[in-house]
Amino acid sequence: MVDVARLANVAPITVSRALSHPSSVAPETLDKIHRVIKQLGYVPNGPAGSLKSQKTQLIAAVIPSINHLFLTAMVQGVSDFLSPMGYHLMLGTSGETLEGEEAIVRAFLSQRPRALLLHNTVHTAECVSLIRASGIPVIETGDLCEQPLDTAVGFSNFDAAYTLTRHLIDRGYEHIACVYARSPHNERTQTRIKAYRAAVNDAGLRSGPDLEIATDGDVASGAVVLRDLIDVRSKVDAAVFFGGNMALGAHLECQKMQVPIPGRIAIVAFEDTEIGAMLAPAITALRIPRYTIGREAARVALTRIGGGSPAGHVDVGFELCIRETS
Amino acid sequence: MVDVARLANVAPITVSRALSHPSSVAPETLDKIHRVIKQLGYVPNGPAGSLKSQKTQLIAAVIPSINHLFLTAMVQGVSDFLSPMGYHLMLGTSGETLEGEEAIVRAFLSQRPRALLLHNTVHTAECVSLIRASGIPVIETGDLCEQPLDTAVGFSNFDAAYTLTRHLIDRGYEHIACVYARSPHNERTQTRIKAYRAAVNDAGLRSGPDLEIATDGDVASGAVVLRDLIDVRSKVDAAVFFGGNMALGAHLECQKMQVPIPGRIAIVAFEDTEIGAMLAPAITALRIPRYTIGREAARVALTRIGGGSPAGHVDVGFELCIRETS
DNA sequence: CTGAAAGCGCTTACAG
DNA sequence: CTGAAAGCGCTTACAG
Repeated sequence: MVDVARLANVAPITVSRALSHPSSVAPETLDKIHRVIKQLGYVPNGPAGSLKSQKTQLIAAVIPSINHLFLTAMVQGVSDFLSPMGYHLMLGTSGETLEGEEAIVRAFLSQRPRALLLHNTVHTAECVSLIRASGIPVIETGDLCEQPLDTAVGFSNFDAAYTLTRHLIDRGYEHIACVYARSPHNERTQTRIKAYRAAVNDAGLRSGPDLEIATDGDVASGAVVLRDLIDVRSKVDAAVFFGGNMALGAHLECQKMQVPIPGRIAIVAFEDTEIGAMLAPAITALRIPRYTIGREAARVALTRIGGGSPAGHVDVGFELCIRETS
Repeated sequence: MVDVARLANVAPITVSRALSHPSSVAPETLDKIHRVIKQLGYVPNGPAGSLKSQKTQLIAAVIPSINHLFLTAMVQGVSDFLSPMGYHLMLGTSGETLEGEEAIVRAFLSQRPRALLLHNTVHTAECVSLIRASGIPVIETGDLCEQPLDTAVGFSNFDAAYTLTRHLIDRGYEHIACVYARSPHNERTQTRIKAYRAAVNDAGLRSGPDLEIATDGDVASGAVVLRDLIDVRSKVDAAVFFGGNMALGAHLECQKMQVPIPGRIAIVAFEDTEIGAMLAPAITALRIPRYTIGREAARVALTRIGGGSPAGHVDVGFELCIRETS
């Protein structure tokens, strides 16, 4: 910047202004400075500027895993909103554990991000106090929890899972199983299971451990579970899959076993997938506006940075897409 | 840091050393400092430290889109390798255009990342000169190009596409179409198409514009293309899909139309998917070690930061998984 | 093993 | 509209 200033015959502070508040610099001066910048290939040192202003251009986001289409749709929304506003996304994963989250939050906070996005609503006490001490806004996107640290953006996992289960009940199914991806620290899954139980019990139907099946979240696991439902737990006439990929595996297994859907067993998935909608029969699922969650989370974050007050929560809702498997 | 130093009765520089080079500090001093740090909830200011040392902890990665399972598997590999080493991932998207890449690279460079990962091997001249001027290592992961800026990590798109096409030829198919996602600036797709043509021509078969079909990359597009191949270009007896999701759509459409695979038409996909492998018949596809590409790219980046010389290129290879659709 | 001084490249706050 | 001075919170380089 000193070099630019010298060549442009101005003080360094004028170069700084030309970059940050161009309207306060005379047009000819601005022009001269920009020419010199181009000529020299000058790229401002962001961290140096941040030091005095105490304002970085970083937004930190922590998600359970990057390798997951539903999460990355959300991250895309975050990124698309932030980039044009001059902010940069720092992305990390918690590995789906509270300790992992705390570790990455601690590491990220030392970079002084302007806001923190967490796809999780349960945190270690230490993590909470770190965040509180940092003073930056936090947006939680995993679930619309009762008491967000600051602002929650998303949908209600309870309402969504209740709606999905209730749909099966309304269609007259009486022995409804729920299948979920094993993940001890995933509060969102726990919430969905509670909603499933509530819906079943509210309707006077039976719930029980034999109707709640933990497995891995992949396509192959869904296939294995489906076979078990047909061969062993043969009273089950409907299954709700809390994780879209498992439902795909169950669907494919039904075709292989020539088990009619929904004649022999109905299938519904928590998350809609392009493939699930194209299979025959097409899978009934919840459409969740993941991209919107990311975009709105980023929008709320920038509003909070700009001095806006916490929104409490922003509900993007969900939509039940009734198709052919129920 | 000054507060910590005062409470611990040491000079600030000793606190700095306790954090950065603990082995050069007396154990009792270290202990005392760590107690005060905990008591005060002190979190070091990373950007401030970076200013004097000229060393941030940031690694920047630019990918075409975040919302893509094949890319995010790679990013997961990058992230998993970087985090334990104390580096942070700054992630951005180019939107699949060279101008978008240049813009995000420029913005990222102002944050002074230690290395740059680009999932692309073609750049604007301005982008190249920006990168060169920055002096940081660049790892290109899109393709094993001839002349990487620094080091390329990945596989040869040409070899992979040639192998896939050659496989159909070896099986005796004679009218082979190729289907690709329209994306004018995607050099990787162009390379794959060239390889397809080379394989077909090398075998004395016919290539031509009527056998090369541009479409969108999603499942639905694959279905539309498949119907066109059966109804209109009815001589075609095999199709190679440069994009895994399109092949899934084509497969599902065959089932709906009761078109036998590979009896009436063979299908192969460039990228393997869990679903594709489970469909009946299972889709022949290339297994590409995406996660490994990310991990190795991160490893090479840190090696280069540490003073290692450019590796030229690191070939992770690919594997043809012959299944039932060919 | 510990410390005093200087400085990284910007921006703030004040002055004109 | 422009500038001189001070300082953000660390680390380097030197000294002991």
